[in-house]
Order: sequence, then structure tokens, then C-alpha cells
Amino acid sequence: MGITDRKEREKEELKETILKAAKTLFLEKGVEKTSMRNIADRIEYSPGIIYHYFKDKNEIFHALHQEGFKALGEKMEILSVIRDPLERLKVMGKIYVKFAMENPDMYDLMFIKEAPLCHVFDSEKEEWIEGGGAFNSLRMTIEESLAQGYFPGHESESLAYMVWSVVHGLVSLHIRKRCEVIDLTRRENIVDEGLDAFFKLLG
Amino acid sequence: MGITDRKEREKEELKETILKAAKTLFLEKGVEKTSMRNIADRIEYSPGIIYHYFKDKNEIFHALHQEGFKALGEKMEILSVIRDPLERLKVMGKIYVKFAMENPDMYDLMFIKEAPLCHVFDSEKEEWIEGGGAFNSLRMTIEESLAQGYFPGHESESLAYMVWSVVHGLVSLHIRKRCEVIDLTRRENIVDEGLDAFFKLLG
DNA sequence: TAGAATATTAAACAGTGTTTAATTAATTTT
DNA sequence: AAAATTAATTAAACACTGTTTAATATTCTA
Repeated sequence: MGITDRKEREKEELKETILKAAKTLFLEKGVEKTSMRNIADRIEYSPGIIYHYFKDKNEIFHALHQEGFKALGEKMEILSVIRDPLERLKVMGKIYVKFAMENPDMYDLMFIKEAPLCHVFDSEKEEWIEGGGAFNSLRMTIEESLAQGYFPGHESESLAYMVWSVVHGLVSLHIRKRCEVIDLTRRENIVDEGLDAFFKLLG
Repeated sequence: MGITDRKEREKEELKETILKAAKTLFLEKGVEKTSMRNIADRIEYSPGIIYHYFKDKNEIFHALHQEGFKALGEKMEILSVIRDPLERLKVMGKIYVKFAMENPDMYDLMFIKEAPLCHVFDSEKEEWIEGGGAFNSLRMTIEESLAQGYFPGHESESLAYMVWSVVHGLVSLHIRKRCEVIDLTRRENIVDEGLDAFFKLLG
């Protein structure tokens, strides 16, 4: 046996090839401006073949979406060695912002683009799996901070959402080119400086 | 005379009609999913006519974009009666968030959507006119706050960008449906609660 | 009323995502 | 090994998209 396994593997291979080509093009020219024919051209197959491996364009998008979360999750792994929850929260923010600035198109894919496709699989549960996990670890860090006396008078859920909003706001305004209100001389550092200002506020 | 004026007015009228139809459709089904033929159908004209009044689809988008900033600007007018700059900053945030939540599609148009069209007119200056004015009044309020001793150790530009990021983050995560990580029971109020948490942090 | 200018349209172009039926290639069965 | 079956792949079509063109209808001017 193993024959059907090999067949399976070979099928996976073309699927990987499609995904890789799609990723390159998506991050190069954007999702909307990448056509199925573009992807097909790049892998030197006919457009139709893509539909044997993916239901539609959205499913390709979704696959890359998950890839992005895996990559971000891996970068977050080092957090486990940081004992102080406030310190951990800050490093978390730094990593998040760094990821977004280094992979703006992937970040766009993950957090900015319209997302009628996240609950493709569990549409009944009304939940967003990848994001839910990431948000949970943020909330837990904040709960730990509260337990240690940081942020008196605050409450974890709203605080967590607010913290996430700060980092998301910082990077998404930049990615979607709303930073042009800032002096050219300061524009390239404004995201990091904004993050520092927030940390200063946190204490 | 006045004849050419009337002609001018009549021309403006159809332009207004197109704009109104486009606005309805854009806010109803989104910009991308509204076609020129959709707009033409709605006003009972042929698609081609639109190109006699607008260069292309982007120019329609841009016109609505400006409309949105005018509306937001008007809502901000009451700020002038608030003396205390910190209080003014908070009300500013409240108005901003309220506007975004009441006009999510317009907000999307103004602050989230890809914007290769903002510097359509002054591409050389690399500036974003409408946004620049709004950001300036935010920065001035913060400068006033700094002068009165609020936010010691902070600096206006980065602080202003951070404050803007908070409100933008709060509403844009909600508009782009990333709030599904939040408990359903709290989801509808999380934006306001996040804003309150930020104000609490400001002092 | 004839001629010029303008407003409006129908038709076409090149592109899109997706589906279909036909074709080629590989595998299994006889 | 040859025939039958199954899977992989394609070419062609469908109904759309934004935009341009040349032709038509309308209005204004002289």
C-alpha cells in the first residue's frame, strides 16, 4: 500500500503550488487585483484546475489567512518566558506591531480586509477561531495583570479589547495610508512612537 | 444671461442624482459590489452617461469621501464651547466613535478602504487634505492639554496619533467584524466600554 | 429653419470568477 | 497486454465587471 498515500501527497503538492503562487500574487498586487487566471498563468496550468483543489477564490484567501495566524502565533511563543504580566503585555504589543509592519499585506489579509469568510466552517457558532485563540491569550495576560494590582478599577474584557484596538489602530492607519497627516520626517517612526506613548500611559 | 447658469444647474442636477444613487448603493452593498451598470439602472440612464459627469468610479468614491468628512466636521463643531482640553478630547472621541458606529459604511469609506485616491488632486504634496485638517484639531487639543499639565512626559504628535489609533482601532475592528472574539452578550457594547477604559487610563 | 453643439445611448473591448462538457492521462479490471 | 474505468486537465462558454467608441437623439444658436 502507500500508493493511495503517494497519490494523496501528489495532490497536496499541486495544492501547495497553487497556494504558493496565490500568496505571492496576493501579497504582490493585492487579493482583489489578483485573478484566477493570473494564478493559473503563474503555475502554468489552466484556470479551471484551481477549482479542483479550492472551492473558490475565498477558500484560497482563507487558507493563507490561517497561515498568517500560524506565523504570528509562532512569534508569540517567546512570551512564555516573561514572568511579569505587564512586561509580557508590552512585549506582546511590540511583537504584534513588528509583525504587522514587516508583513503589511499579510496583516491586511488577517485583520483589515472584509471577512465574510472567517466563519466559513463554523457559521453556526458565530465565532472566529484563529482570532479567538489569540485574543484569549491577551485577555489572560491582562487578567493576570489585574490580579497583581495593575490597572486598578479596570475590567479584563474591555481593557483587552482596548489594548488590541490601540495596536490595531496604530498599524492599520499606517497600512491603509492614513499616516499622511503626519510630518514626513516623523512618518516612518510614528507607529513605534505611538506604541511607546501608550506604554508610557500604561505605567 | 442666466441661461448658461441654468444649464450649469441642470448639469449639476444629474450629477447630484448620480451621486445620490451611488451613495445609496455603495452604503447598501459596498463599493466593490456596486457596478456602474447598477448605478445607471437605478437612475434609469445608460451606463455611459456617468462618464460625462465623473472621470471614473474612483471619482464618485472620492466625492462621497469628502461628503463624509463634511458631515463629521459638522458634528465636531460643538467642541468649541468646551473649555477644558481634556474634556474636549474625550467628547471628541465620543463623537468620533458615535459617528463611526452610526455610519459604519461611510466610516469604512473614509478611514478603512484602500485609498490610492486621496491625493488625487495634490499628488505632489503627498498630503491628505480632509484628514489633515481633522488631525490638526486633535493635535491642537492635545497640545493645549500638555500646556495645562496633562500627560506629563508626553509629546503631542505621537500622543495624537496614538489617541486617534485607539478610536480608529475600536471602531474598525468592529466594522470589519473582528469582534466575534468577544462574548455575544457584551459584543454590542464593547466599543463604548473600550473607549471608557481608555478614558479611565487617561485620568 | 439650417447648422453647430451637447446630451445620451448602444455596442464593443478586454477583463473578471465560475461552470460545463470534452479531452487527455493514469489506473484498474478483464 | 488490451479494454474499461476513473481521475486529471483543459478549452470554451456564461454572466458579469469598468471603460471607451462611434453613432444617435436632443437642444441651442445663428
